[in-house]
Parts: sequence; structure tokens; C-alpha cells
Amino acid sequence: MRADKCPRCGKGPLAEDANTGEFYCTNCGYVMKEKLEETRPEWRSFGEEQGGENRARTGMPTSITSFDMGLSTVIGSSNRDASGSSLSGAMKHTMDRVRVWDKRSQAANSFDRNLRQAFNEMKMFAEKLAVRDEVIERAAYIYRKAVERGVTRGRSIIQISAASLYAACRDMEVPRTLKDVAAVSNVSKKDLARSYRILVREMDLQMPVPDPIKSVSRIASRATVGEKTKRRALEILTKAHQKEIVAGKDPMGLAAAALYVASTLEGNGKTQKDIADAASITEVTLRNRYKGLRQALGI
DNA sequence: TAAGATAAGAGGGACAT
DNA sequence: ATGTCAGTCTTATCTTA
Repeated sequence: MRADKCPRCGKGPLAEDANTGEFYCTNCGYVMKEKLEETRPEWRSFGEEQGGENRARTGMPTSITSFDMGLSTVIGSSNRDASGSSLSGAMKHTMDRVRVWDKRSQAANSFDRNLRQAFNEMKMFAEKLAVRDEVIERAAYIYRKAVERGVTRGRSIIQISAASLYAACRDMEVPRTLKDVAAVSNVSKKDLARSYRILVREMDLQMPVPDPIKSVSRIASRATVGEKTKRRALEILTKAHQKEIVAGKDPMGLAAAALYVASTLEGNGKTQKDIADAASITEVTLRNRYKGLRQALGI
């Protein structure tokens, strides 16, 4: 699996630097920008509703989910310049300073260690949630900002990681509920919700209002209702939106209710329980939305 | 058996104190 | 900071068709 030819001089062989894990050409000295394993494209599909046709590429050249942005060159310790002569005293001093900062970029401090751990957690959560890589990138960005602003102080990495991921989903309108994220992250829904709100408040995040329409196909596939019913549910939701009865309501509940109405209208016997289970809400909540929907639309 | 109704409890936002 | 209030969702239980 490992290429052993240098992309610059075409020869080789390549060797791994024991300290940095980087690969370099033993012939010309060319250093790979990436760890070799990450350079090959890796194709996979995401999400149950995309059905596999929506493919994304993993292994970005420089990813902010990598704690040091993938820049991992290390400055050596010998006080010699490129041609091998000794450095002047002033230059030695300068190089010392450079090395200090270089070290700091190597996860030598708690800031980077913290980020690295958080990113690993978020990747694991995201994998289980089957969300696209862009969402992870977004989550990583939010987390980094949160740490820089000191929002995370006194809160667990896991909690803020999960909250960042949830925030990223919200931000990018990927329909994942608090419950979903809580389940994969082992953080209670309550704590997750609280951390999420803290993130939003402390960082003045502007979140789009969750759109029930985005949730419909998710519920539909889980409850195995047909495409026709799904489209009907979408029409119902659009009408409901015009009647302005959707404000402040749980989007999952609305989506589920619309699907239930559509399903009844189409005459394929889905019970309230079927739909409610598929949407991870209670039958009562579904009924309440359903009642409002029927009223507003005169069904 | 499915659908509807009722009641109690939790958690958070808005607003006032 | 703390308390109250209205509104929402959830769970449990009972009734109705």
C-alpha cells in the first residue's frame, strides 16, 4: 500500500523520520507534506438517507481537525546553517526562541493536547452519527473558538466536543437531534443541551431555525413510508408554515405529525406509534402537533 | 387494538425583583 | 443573582371507539 517512489525526483526509497513520522526521500531529501497513509483518496458514503450516491472525500490536505493543521515539520537542534557553518551568537538566540514556539506547536502544551483529544472524540461521534466531514470541520472550528474564548473552562472535553458537534449539525442544517448526539457521546441529553446553549450564548453563534422539512426523509425512511407519502407530508408542512403554526414547536414533532397525516390520507396504515417511534418522540407529542395541524389545515 | 384524554413532572426562556 | 410565570415536551395511566 505504501508508495516508495519520491514524487519529486522519481527515485527513492522513502524513509520515515522516527521523530516526526514524516516521510522523506533518501535520494533527494524531499519531505512529504502528509503522512503517507493519509494521502490516498478514501471514498465512502455517508448517511442513511443519501443512499450512497452522495460521496465525500476524506483526508483533506490540511484539515483543522488535525490539531496542528497538518503542519508537523520540526526544527532541528543543531546550531548550524544550511551550509554547515556555525551560527552567530545573536542568531543562536533567535533560533532558541524559534524552537520554543516550534515546540509549542507540537502539542507540547495543554491547549493543543486538549484540541487533539477533542477532535478525536468528535470524529468518533460523527462517525456513529453518519454525518459528512464538513460537519466535523465545522465542529472542530467551533470547539477551537470555544477554547480560545475560555468557554470550556471547568467543563469536560467530552461535553464540549459533543456540544460542538451538535452545534455544527444545527448550523449546517443536518438533522440530528440532541438525543442522537447524546446517545453516541454518552453525554446526558440535559448536559448536552446545557453545553450547547452555553456555546451559542457565549460565542454569539447565529443558528438557523431548525426546519422540520429536513427531518421528514429521515423519519420516512425509518418508518418505511413511501415516496408519495413523503412528498405529501412536505406539502402539508409548507402549508402549515404559511399558517404560522410552526413557531416554537419541536421540528421532529411537526415532521412526524405531517407524515402521519399524509400517511392517513394515503391510506397506508401507519399507526401513531409507528411514526412516533421512527421520529423518537412520544405519541402524545405527535398527537398534539397532529391536532394543531388538522385544525389549521381543516382536514 | 389504536386513538384520544388527562395529569404530573422536568427543564429552560422571558421577565421582574 | 434569584424567583415566578407561561409554554413545551415527556411519561404514565385511563377511557373511548
